[in-house]
Amino acid sequence: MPSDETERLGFLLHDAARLLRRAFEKRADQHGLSAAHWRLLVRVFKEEGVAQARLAELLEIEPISVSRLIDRMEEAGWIERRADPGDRRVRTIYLTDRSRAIFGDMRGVADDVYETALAGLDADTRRTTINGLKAIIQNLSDDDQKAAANPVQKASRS
Amino acid sequence: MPSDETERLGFLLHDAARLLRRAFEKRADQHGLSAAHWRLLVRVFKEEGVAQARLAELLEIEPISVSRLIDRMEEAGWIERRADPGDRRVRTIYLTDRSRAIFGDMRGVADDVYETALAGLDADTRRTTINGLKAIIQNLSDDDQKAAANPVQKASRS
DNA sequence: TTGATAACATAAGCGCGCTTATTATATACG
DNA sequence: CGTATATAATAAGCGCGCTTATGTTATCAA
Repeated sequence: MPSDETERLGFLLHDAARLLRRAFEKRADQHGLSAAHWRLLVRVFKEEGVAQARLAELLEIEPISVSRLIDRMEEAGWIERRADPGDRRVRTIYLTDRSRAIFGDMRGVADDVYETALAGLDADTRRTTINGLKAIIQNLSDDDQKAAANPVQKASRS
Repeated sequence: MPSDETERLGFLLHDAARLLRRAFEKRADQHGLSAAHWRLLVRVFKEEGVAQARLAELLEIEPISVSRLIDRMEEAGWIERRADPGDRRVRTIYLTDRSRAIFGDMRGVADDVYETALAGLDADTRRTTINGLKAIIQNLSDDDQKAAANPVQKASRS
């Protein structure tokens, strides 16, 4: 039980995430790439031609937020939208030469920032911290699903 | 070295922070209180009559962001601005009866969310994860200062 | 085949952070 | 004293998330 309110989990997670984003963007600024851009780019890199709706699932953000983000990224020349030949509702997303060219650099920037963040921690502490974060994500995702699955009462068999 | 880009520190921290905020706000919605409101309220609770500029320092956000946040919180009746008798530039911040009344409840909500997030982790893992977060914050704050202290070259003596 | 429902993308407008710029007041120096 | 500089708060406008609402296209059932 922490004596200081501001040293509790919520404050720590919020601050750590904010500082890491800030450190990343300071170094990525030379390329004009934001953290949100990078998160999306990583997904498209792994699965080029992915549909926007699928990106929304992967990034766990709302489809409208993906739409807006892609507007800006397309304008900046990071990605391009293409029609899906099999479904006229769908827009598929592809990298541009520009984003392909900087991908390696950006991964290096990310590595550098992570190393700065974890400086002075031994391998064991790093692993435990990473696993702790994964557990938190798992727990809260479960919590989310549970809440969504219980509008009032669960109806499993009809 | 993680094989999956999306299991690296930046993604994990971002996701964990976002999910925790979401879980908090889902439970705090009954009171109409956001996570940002709560963070500010905690500071004012510990130091009532604090000036906006000081709050910006404590929260590590920009004074203009504090100003806007306080606009909304004052409108919602969570806090009130008062003039500083000794300095007419300064606005000091006070809790309202309303926020005093729900403070205990909200602390309970926060406890509940933290417990959900850390479910299944033993005390040792929790401690290590918390300390890992503190170290990350420390490292990145140092990084920040170092960068700020080196505009081009340090001039220490005139 | 038609008519209802579902799924994809986007529009409008808001919260909460930001950068940059402005106004009012204090303070320090000549 | 008066002028320059620093500090407190705020304004304007943007990024990136959200909720709620709309139009278009697919799909499923009658």
